[in-house]
Amino acid sequence: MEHRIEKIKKQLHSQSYKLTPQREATVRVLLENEEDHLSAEDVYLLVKEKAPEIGLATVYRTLELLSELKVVDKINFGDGVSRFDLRKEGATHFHHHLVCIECGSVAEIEEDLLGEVESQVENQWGFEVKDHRLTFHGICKSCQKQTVTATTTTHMEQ
Amino acid sequence: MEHRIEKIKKQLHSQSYKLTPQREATVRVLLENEEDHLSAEDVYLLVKEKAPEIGLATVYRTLELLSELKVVDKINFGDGVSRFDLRKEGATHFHHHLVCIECGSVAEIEEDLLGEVESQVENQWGFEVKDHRLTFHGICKSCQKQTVTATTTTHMEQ
DNA sequence: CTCTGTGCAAAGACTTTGCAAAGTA
DNA sequence: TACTTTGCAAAGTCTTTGCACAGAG
Repeated sequence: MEHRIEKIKKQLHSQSYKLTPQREATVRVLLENEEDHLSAEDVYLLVKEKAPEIGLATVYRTLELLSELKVVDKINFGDGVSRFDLRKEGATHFHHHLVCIECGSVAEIEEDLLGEVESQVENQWGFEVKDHRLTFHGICKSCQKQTVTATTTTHMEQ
Repeated sequence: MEHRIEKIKKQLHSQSYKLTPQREATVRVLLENEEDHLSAEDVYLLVKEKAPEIGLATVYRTLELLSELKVVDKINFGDGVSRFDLRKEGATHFHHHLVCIECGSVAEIEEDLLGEVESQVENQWGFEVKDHRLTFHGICKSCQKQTVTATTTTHMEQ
């Protein structure tokens, strides 16, 4: 944890940015909620617990800065809110997501999965792949169990 | 073209919706710009040429309706605007996109590519895949040619 | 006549920007 | 001092909603 903060601090410094208390608090929230795909608002509320005087604009600015530095990835599951996801240590590619259309849960897949597909795209379409976004929509394990007996009709948008 | 309008008309009727002139104009714009990934605003401006009296709200409502009927897919390339993409005839899966980070162009891939990956997700994670979104970010063919000699530094956000 | 659909304007949600004040090297 | 960062409030952008009116069956 401290080690990852240090690393981010160095990344900031290397571009002449500072790791201010507000930025550090923001990064800590992201580290403590790595699995959660927080929206800017979510981050703001959590950061406020550590640093009550922080402004929402600062959180937005910090998240944007971290995006530029590729410390976090900005993602969008189609609900009109940007979400922010910390890059894993040493991750070479952007991880994938499984969004459950029943309960809205979001799981992550770290495995690459796309290696072959990417070379196919490069060879067949002449497109030089730099990054990707892959999201599966479907029914998660626990909702499958429930749906066997129940006749749920709850759905999520998009 | 007329045949596809007819089909959509039937789909609407089957759910007790009508294909009003405004809705038809909207569908026609989508059909005529199938490759273009139009935003709601784009669609609005184009529909206005055919039906100047239409309101922006109607376009939004129509696009949402068409999304629900799965006539169009709502996508988001991370620029804060929803874009709308007509489903291809008989398409069983959502097609993929190649977004060029130099020039912003968006190309489509109709090939499935993910069949194997999906079964892997189903088997290994117990997640029942219903749909997917796959977007590659990178450099398109024509930008690659240019960048060989030029030292372009133009970038697109996210 | 009844119910659906429309246009307009207003409201809403999310995000960005301007600016003076505060902090840092 | 010179430069970066912050908080607040205001403005911006995209989208949805409320409502009276028009239209189809």
